[in-house]
Amino acid sequence: MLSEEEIEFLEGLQNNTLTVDRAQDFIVENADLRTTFIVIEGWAIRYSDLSTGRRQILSYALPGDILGLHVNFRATATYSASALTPLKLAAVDPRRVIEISQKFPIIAAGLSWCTAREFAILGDQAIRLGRLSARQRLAHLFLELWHRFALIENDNGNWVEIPMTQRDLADTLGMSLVHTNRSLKSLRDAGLVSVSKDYVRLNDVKALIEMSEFNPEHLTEFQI
Amino acid sequence: MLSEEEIEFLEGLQNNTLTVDRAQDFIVENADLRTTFIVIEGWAIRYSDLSTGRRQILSYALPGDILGLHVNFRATATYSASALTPLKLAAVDPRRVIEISQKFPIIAAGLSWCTAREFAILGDQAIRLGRLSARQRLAHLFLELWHRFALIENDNGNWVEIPMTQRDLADTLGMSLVHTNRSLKSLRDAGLVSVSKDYVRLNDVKALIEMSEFNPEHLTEFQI
DNA sequence: AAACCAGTATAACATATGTTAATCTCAAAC
DNA sequence: GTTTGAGATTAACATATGTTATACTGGTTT
Repeated sequence: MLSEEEIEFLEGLQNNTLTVDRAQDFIVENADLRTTFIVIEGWAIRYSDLSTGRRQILSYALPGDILGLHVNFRATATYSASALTPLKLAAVDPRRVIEISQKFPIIAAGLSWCTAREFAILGDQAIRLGRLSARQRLAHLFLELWHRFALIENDNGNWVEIPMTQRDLADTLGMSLVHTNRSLKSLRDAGLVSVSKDYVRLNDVKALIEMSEFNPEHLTEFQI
Repeated sequence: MLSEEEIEFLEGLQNNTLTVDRAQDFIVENADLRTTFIVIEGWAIRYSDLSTGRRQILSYALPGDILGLHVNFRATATYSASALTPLKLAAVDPRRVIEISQKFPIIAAGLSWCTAREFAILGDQAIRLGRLSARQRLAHLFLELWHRFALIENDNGNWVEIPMTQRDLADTLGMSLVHTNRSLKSLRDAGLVSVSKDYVRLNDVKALIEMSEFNPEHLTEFQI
């Protein structure tokens, strides 16, 4: 779909890669940010710390996702980001992003699509936090991740990788650790999901979509 | 700051304006969206409807704010938008947005800043919904609106315009109508805010910032 | 001026979720 | 092969928030 020249430029972006250890921050809220990051391998979280160890995870970044796309050449980060798993990133100068998207309209459209998508994902997060019950939040998040993986993997069956701890899940879904555990058990007991180390199996996707009011339309593939 | 030519183009965008009555939708979730809207006058809300009349308001759009900035020429809206007050909008073809931002790098940087800001505002909304108590949510939202108005008005004193009903506030903050009323009373009783029709007075901004863990850094002015 | 209606206010009660604390599991470290 | 510690599980209890219902307020319609 892309021309050779376009692909060459995109690959050129990956010249400057770095690895980040698990639990290590690579974007720090309120600090200077002059870099755009593309996730190549692993999971990252965007989050914000509140007082006394309280934390809100805002979103997950998976391979192919971009962090800091709208950094001008000087900006202050409005969130922190850290590696949930060992992470491989490409670090790109935001001026190069602009330059490339001006040269290649299709890439520009792709970036625009990325932005709209990230926006939709964060909107879904607000819906979860604002209007869903604990069980619904869990189901809704699993469905989001399952749909997102469906777009970057060949066949993921009914399994979703869940590398985060229940503490992380709780901080994502705005609930306590104990209640997260309770609600997860309740989903298990209802037969809706099966849980094993680092994976969750969605036993009845249709029922999960129904009970959590998930809208798959928010996560569709890029098309121009 | 901008050249004459730049200003001329920006004003050209306002050729195609429209007015929207209170409570009327102009973007409908899951429907086709081919237009970018700039708010010229009034308030809009972005929201999503759930089953049985439940609703989550995602954000407020004030004069100068842009909706649907990252619509490619064909897209499906992932949220609805409607007029909270009588509204005046500029409707812009997203292709023109791209064209103009390619011609004028400063405008492109401004749009990029708009996007980052909208993102930060939605992140703050997630923090409110996920990790703040009812009283904190109210205070935090008032502070957000107060700071945003401070950037577009000369002097707004300690007053914030609040054209929304308590039903709207409840749907913004993910709480019930009754509890919204209760918590608002509690803020009043504590002397932190004074409420009169369509306005709230922030009696002690510093205390409100402290008690709601508001971060003013997320809402700074555009600078290049 | 009576009737109406959207919005606000308050009370009484129900429940989902938070808190504290104790135990259990299992893989990594020594 | 013990020890250790992070993570998961469960119980008992506390509380913030939701629900239902009723009344109040003030502007608009007739």
